[in-house]
Amino acid sequence: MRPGETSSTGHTVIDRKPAISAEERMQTFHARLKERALKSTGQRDDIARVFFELGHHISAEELYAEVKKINPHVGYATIYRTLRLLKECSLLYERHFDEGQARYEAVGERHHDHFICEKCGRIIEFENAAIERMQNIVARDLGVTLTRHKMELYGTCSDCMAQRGA
Amino acid sequence: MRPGETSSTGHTVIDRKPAISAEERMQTFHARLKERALKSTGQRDDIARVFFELGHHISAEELYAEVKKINPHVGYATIYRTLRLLKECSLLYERHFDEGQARYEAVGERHHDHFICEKCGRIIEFENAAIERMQNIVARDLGVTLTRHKMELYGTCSDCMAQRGA
DNA sequence: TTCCCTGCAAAAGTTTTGCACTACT
DNA sequence: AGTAGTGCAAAACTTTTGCAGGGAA
Repeated sequence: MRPGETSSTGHTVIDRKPAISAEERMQTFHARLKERALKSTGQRDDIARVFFELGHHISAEELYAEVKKINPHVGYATIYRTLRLLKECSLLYERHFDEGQARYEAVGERHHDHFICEKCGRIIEFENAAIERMQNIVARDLGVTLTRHKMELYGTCSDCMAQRGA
Repeated sequence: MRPGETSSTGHTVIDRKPAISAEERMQTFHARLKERALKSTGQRDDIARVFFELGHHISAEELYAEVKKINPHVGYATIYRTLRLLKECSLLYERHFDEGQARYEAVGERHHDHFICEKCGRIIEFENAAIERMQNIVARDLGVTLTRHKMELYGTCSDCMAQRGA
């Protein structure tokens, strides 16, 4: 099954492509800064653009390395401060998979969950409406109000399974 | 709904009580140590007993404070080393909720998931067979093999909602 | 008697913060 | 000009490790 396809069950959607371009996200970022009377700076633009262009599930360390390539003067503190700012602007999510460090992901239109390959580290995003519905039923059974939820599957991806067989 | 009860959907089981006593767990611990030719020590016993008696979702910091009460001489390093040992003996799980620190939980008979109250920090365990089944279907759709999975719901528990209303 | 275990302190890894300086608006 | 932003280094926080001494088998 390829990205975007639907499975035989009609429920699981895999690695849906983002509908928003990096350029659009940058414009939103600038608008949010203006709303808050915060400043647009070269560093913030460099960091945000690299983040939006590189895509999902990047760590602060990886982002730092990438930003250094186009602006070697940027410090780690600014990376973290800009990540926090983007989070406060509702432009990124901070994820904590089972590693020491956080990973960051641009906010998209839809909720999705993650599969993480324990062999190669590959992360697959998927949506499954049935699971979303079940989570709401559980919340009702628990008598609680949900603000967010997370589901993570860990295991071996098809590539790594093929490799192991080879 | 009270702990152990089943919901109207017949699926969600909440805060099932552990069927294994702390004393039984200690015996298992000693057996596992013997198998591995590792030593039984006063510190290990103190830490393991406090852990098994205090129950689930304790942090290393909390465990350290509790163990200090009955054995003030114990160091942080021994806490962490014993937690690692208990994990290697398959006697505890290490969980990483959305906090800086890990939380530890005695291994039980059944898989369950967690709801975490963002107001008071309360953690509710629940089982839902339908969600378990859906996870396996998603894994099949993704073409991956699962080793483990995690589902966490975050929100406000009923107590905190009542309090807010009051 | 052997060598595993322990405590202490230091190190490691990630993220945050204090401070003087820089640069947006 | 005024204030928010930046880089650097140091601190904070959780967890791990080196080492010398102590204790279980």
